[in-house]
Amino acid sequence: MSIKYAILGFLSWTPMTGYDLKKRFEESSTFYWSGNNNQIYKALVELHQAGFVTKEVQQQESLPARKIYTVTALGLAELRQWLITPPELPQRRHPFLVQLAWADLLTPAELDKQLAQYEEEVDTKWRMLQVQQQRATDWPQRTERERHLWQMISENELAFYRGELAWVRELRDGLRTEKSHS
Amino acid sequence: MSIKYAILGFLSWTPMTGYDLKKRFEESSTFYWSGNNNQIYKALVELHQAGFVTKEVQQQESLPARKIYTVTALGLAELRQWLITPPELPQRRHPFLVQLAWADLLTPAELDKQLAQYEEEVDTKWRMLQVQQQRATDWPQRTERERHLWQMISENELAFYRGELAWVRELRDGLRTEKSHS
DNA sequence: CAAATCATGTAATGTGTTACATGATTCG
DNA sequence: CGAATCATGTAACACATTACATGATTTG
Repeated sequence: MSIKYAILGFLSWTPMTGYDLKKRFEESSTFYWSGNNNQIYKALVELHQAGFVTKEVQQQESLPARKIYTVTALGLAELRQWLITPPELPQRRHPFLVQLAWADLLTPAELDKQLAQYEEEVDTKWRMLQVQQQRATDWPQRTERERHLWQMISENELAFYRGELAWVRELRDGLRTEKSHS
Repeated sequence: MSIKYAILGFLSWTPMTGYDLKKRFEESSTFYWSGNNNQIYKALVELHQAGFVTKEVQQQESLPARKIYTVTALGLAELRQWLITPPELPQRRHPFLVQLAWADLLTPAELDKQLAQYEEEVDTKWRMLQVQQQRATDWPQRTERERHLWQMISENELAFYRGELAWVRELRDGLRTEKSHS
């Protein structure tokens, strides 16, 4: 999917500038784009050309003009249309599994060092997510159902990292046991 | 990471052609690249220029010449070097979660249809993986430890889809219950 | 007889990241 | 007084996918 629908989604809450959107993308890992200017500002231009958003320019002295984008009826229709397109399976890009695939070239100590570091990083990420999602709770959820959906989105992410943590621990245990057997 | 290390990894098992590699990438979801020519053939040229592989050309009548690539000592060293670089966290690109984020714009029926379809797709994918991984077992694992690692890589992937399945079922249940309460 | 397999490669396009550029104002 | 915030944008590059192109041989 392209970033455009995520932008339309945010604008369906309230009008925003590119800069506002950038911050939203940065704080959230659900909206997995890195929050880089290039994509956001380009997408906004295209959404505007397509008539999915309107633009209001606010001049400021000594700062670039703020450009406030508002979603149009057409844009909302486009968003709704996308919402009922068939769900995509998540992309799994898991470079660490690729490393593991050839990790038999490593000594047991080197391998366990990698695993320990992965465990550490997953754990850190999991803790960070919990904090971030506390904060994200005060985003303007409109209905009880929306609040519930957002909570389940959080839960999906947390569960993923919990799963990785359990998996890597099991793997380390397994390797220790095997070694002692041989 | 780039596809180059995955290629070096495969070549560390046995010399192969681009076409062989293409099939490997296609059958496996761990090696998440789509198995498209463009990347593989380009990467092979670069690996060759860098001295990480050697190339043996076998002429065939009425078919393009087979180019058999073999990893060099330098290439193996490069691979080993990469294996001990710090593990990356997996990228999570989960467009369905983005759809859900704005799914309050849908009717309950539309939303449940999307969820049902996602459940279906995850389930199908999970079953397919199980079959594929039966087949992949006869790849040339060299040691007991390597066999164990590959099994845990499989387990990581299966566990992921099991997790998604449990999650989406819980979400559907939750939405049903909420509706009946209001 | 149509489709898959073998085997190479190119072209076009889409998606995504990092770094660069400007420059005033506010906060620690 | 250095760093962060506000606010726009461009340039260069990396990574990925789909489709195009060729053309003989084997399989169902």
